[in-house]
Amino acid sequence: MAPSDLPAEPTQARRFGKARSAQSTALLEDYAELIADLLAGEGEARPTDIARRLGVSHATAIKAIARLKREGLATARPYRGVFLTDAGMRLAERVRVRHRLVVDVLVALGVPAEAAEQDAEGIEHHVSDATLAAFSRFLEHL
Amino acid sequence: MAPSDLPAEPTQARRFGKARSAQSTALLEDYAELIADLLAGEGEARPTDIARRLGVSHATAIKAIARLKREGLATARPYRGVFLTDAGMRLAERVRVRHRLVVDVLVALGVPAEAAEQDAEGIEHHVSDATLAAFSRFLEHL
DNA sequence: ATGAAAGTGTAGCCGTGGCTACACTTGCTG
DNA sequence: CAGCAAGTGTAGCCACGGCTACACTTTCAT
Repeated sequence: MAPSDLPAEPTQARRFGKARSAQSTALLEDYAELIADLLAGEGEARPTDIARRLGVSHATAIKAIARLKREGLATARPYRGVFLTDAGMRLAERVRVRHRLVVDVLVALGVPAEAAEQDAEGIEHHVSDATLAAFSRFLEHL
Repeated sequence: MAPSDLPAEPTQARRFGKARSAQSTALLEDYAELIADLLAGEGEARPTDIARRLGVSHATAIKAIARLKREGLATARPYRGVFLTDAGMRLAERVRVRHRLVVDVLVALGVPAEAAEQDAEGIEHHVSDATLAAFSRFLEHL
C-alpha cells in the first residue's frame, strides 16, 4: 500500500475496532497470567501480592479480580486467595506461551533484553494467531 | 529468564505501569495520524470523517479532538474542521514512520498482509525507540 | 487470649472513551 | 431566499480502571 493510500473506510474502522477490543481483554490476560505464576511459584495468589506486582493499589486489584470472576476466569472466597478456573488456566497458559514467543522474536531481531520484556508487555495483547504462527515459523528457521 | 522465574517486583510493576501509560497516548497517536492523512489526502479533516474512519460516533471523535486541543496537538474552530499544530504534525509523522516499520517487519517475518496491518494497529503504540532501531537494522540487513 | 499488624473488602471519587439524544449551524438546492 | 439535509456541538449516560479512606478479618506474638 503506497504511503498516502488510505484503506477503505470500513476496513480501517474494523481494524481500529479490533485494536480497541483487544485492549479490553489485555487487563484480564495480565491478571490471569500473573495469578497463574503466583499459584505456581508461591502456592497462593493474594490480592496484595497481585497489586504489588502490577504496581496498582490493592483496591484496584480487587476490582479487577471481581471482573475475572464475572467473566468466569477466576474464583475467590473472601480472605482466602484467588484461584483460576479451567478457562482461566487455559487463558493464562496461552498468554504465557504468547509472551515468551513475542520476547524471543524481539530478541532474535536484535532488541535488547530489557526493552524486549518491556515492549512485549504491551505488544503481546495485539498479536493475532496468524502473526503468532509466523513468529513460530521464524524462530524455527533461525 | 527461566519460565517460572518471576521478575523482581519493582521491575515488573514498572513494566506494567509503562504499558498502561503507553495506552493513554495511543488514542492521541491514532487521531493525529488519521488527521494528517485526511489533511494530506482530502485537504481537510472533518469530525464526521474522522469518526467514520475510526468506527466511532461523531460525538466520541469530537471529545477526542477536544483532548488533542488540550494537549496542544490540534486546533479547531467550530464548524471549520480540524488542523494539527507543529507538535501534532511531528507526532503524526513519527507515528506514520513507526507504523510502516512495524508492518514491514511483520511482513518480513511472514505475517500475511492483512493480519500485519491489523496487528500493527495495536502493536505500534508499544514499540520503544530501542525496538524501533532494531527493526530498522533488521530490515536493512535483509 | 488478646491486641496490633497485615491483609481484605467496600464506598466513593475521578478521568477516559464509548454511546444516544437533542439542539444548533452551514450550505446547498430548488 | 427559504428550507432542508448534512454536519457539528453539547449534555448526560455507562463501564472501566485508577485512586484514597475507612471498616472489617485473620494471624501471629506476646
